[in-house]
Amino acid sequence: MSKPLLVSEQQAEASKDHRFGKFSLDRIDAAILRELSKDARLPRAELSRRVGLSTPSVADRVRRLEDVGVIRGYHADIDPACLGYGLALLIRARPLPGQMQNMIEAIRSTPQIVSCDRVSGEDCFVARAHVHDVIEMEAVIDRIVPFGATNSSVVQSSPVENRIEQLISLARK
Amino acid sequence: MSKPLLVSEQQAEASKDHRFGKFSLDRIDAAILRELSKDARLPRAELSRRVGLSTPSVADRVRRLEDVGVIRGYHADIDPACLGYGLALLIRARPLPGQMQNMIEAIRSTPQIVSCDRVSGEDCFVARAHVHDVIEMEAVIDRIVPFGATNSSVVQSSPVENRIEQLISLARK
DNA sequence: CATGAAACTTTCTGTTT
DNA sequence: AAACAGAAAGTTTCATG
Repeated sequence: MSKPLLVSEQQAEASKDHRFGKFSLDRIDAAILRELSKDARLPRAELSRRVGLSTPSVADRVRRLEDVGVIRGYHADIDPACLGYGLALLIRARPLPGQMQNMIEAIRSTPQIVSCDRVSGEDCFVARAHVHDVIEMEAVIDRIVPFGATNSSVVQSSPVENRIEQLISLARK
Repeated sequence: MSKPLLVSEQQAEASKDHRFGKFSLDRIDAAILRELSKDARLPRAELSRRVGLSTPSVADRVRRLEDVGVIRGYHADIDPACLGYGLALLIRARPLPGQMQNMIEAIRSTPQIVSCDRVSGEDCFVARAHVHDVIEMEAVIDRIVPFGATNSSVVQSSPVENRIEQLISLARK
């Protein structure tokens, strides 16, 4: 049978669920992250009620989460369709030999491309673009085409959308 | 030479840059969207200074943008790497005949998958997942595999990240 | 759309455990 | 070191013009 824990050890055990390199997250931090990922403008007062802590304590924790980089920022979620962008595209691209930098430059300088990942495997890049119509779709693709092979798809629906809060409960280490 | 505009016509001309189905956006709305997509927690007072309007007017406009759906919400941007998720994946998947619904269900019920688009063309789905290690990577892929062909890539870097504010200036109609 | 007053929230200070 | 309570500063909201 194991030796009983001191009160301070019990508290440490209960509060520090996860340890990372420079910081640790407990279940209250997790609750804060869940709430703020759902609503970034939630007032500190209401947030403190939900996580069961005083307002200054919650404010301190949020500041710390920002400082260590867990919270990278707060962004309004804009609907491109409401701005007239009727088509969302996924563009996979593979640069020709020696055209890697030119392709990256073409992708970066195309404002309709809102995100792009470089990935392992056959396709080098997977980019997401929003365009008003097929005319603009062609114009976007034609900016990439000179530098390699591309494969464009139109987004028909999104079965899962922006669900990062699911990760918070699963976090470990 | 064209007939001079009435004051009311001039104002309409100057303020209604874009017309959509049910609403119109002028350059001040665009400026508000740009600011809030960069920082959702920007105080209305500071926002009103930046767009050159009084605080109540800006508050009204923001409320309207929320009501018509241009602003879908406000979210904290959480860094999965800081939660211990060392690997980001893009998983392309194509269901076997008759397995479409099962594959959608498998994707929806996998919490490591944070977003998924159904697209035209050869691959039906493109999903994004965050996992702690290759063990968890295999577990995620194995949830999809029974229902079709998959092609997984590891995200190595992201040349373009979350750049939706670029769309605001280009919006038209 | 702007001004000014009231209500609320955030932040700061000091204090406690 | 972390959390709390109260006071001060700022912001949002609501009335009115």
